[in-house]
Amino acid sequence: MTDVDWDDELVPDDGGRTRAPELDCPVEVALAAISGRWTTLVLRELMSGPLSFGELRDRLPALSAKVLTDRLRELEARDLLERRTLRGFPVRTSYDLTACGQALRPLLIELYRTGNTLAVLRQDLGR
Amino acid sequence: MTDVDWDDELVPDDGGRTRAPELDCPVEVALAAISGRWTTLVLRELMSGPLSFGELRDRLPALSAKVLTDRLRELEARDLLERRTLRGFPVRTSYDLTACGQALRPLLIELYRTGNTLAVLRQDLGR
DNA sequence: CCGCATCCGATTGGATACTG
DNA sequence: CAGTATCCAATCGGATGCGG
Repeated sequence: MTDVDWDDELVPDDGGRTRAPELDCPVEVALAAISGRWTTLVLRELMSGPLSFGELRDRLPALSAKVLTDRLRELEARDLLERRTLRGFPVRTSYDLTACGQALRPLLIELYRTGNTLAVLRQDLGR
Repeated sequence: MTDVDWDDELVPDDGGRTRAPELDCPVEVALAAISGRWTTLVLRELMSGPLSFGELRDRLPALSAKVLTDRLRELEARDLLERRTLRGFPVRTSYDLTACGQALRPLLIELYRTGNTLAVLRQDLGR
């Protein structure tokens, strides 16, 4: 019995030859990085430079403090951003994307492009 | 008070100027298309041509019938694939990506590429 | 100002057993 | 062969209120 015929474009090397969602598959790594509601929006805001907790809240007013904290901690744990507590009173905190975090920029652009393409194609279908 | 300074690369037009996860934002449209565990794997399998329910189960043995059905129905509802029931006994069903579904190929490739990049960058950090 | 603690309803993924 | 029907534990997102 021959094995599956892999598509070289979709699965260029062994890392993607999985039959289940393995944590070390590159696709799962990327999905994990942007997973969770609001995450891509937080990333978008930080792409142009570091922001404080309050500045992020100002830019995303409907995002609760709890969920924002969750997202920031997740991104920090994945080495996508760095948290810096600046001394003074009141306390200020700076969130800054790492090189890893900046590496997500092309993916965000591709998400936008793909979403637009889907919208256009669906329009052509009459929905 | 001036408004936010949008990054033209990340947010090329009004569709992305959102302060919350709106359903019609292109990024959210694309995220919705690939959302849910196993979804990218199902898409990967279908990218090279139509498959039956059983063929999908063979290729993704750890995926339960329920979740597979869920994913297929979701993708169908989003016009990403077409379901065709072929007469005969036993019944055969064919799942085939639409033009919309095929439009996700570049995104899957970008997910893979980005995931690999993250892995390499983290390796350089010693983790 | 920057969070954390708690609670809670809703959604999710998976296991198991059954049907046209 | 191709699903459906239940059930269930775990996770998630959001609201509210408190603390350093």
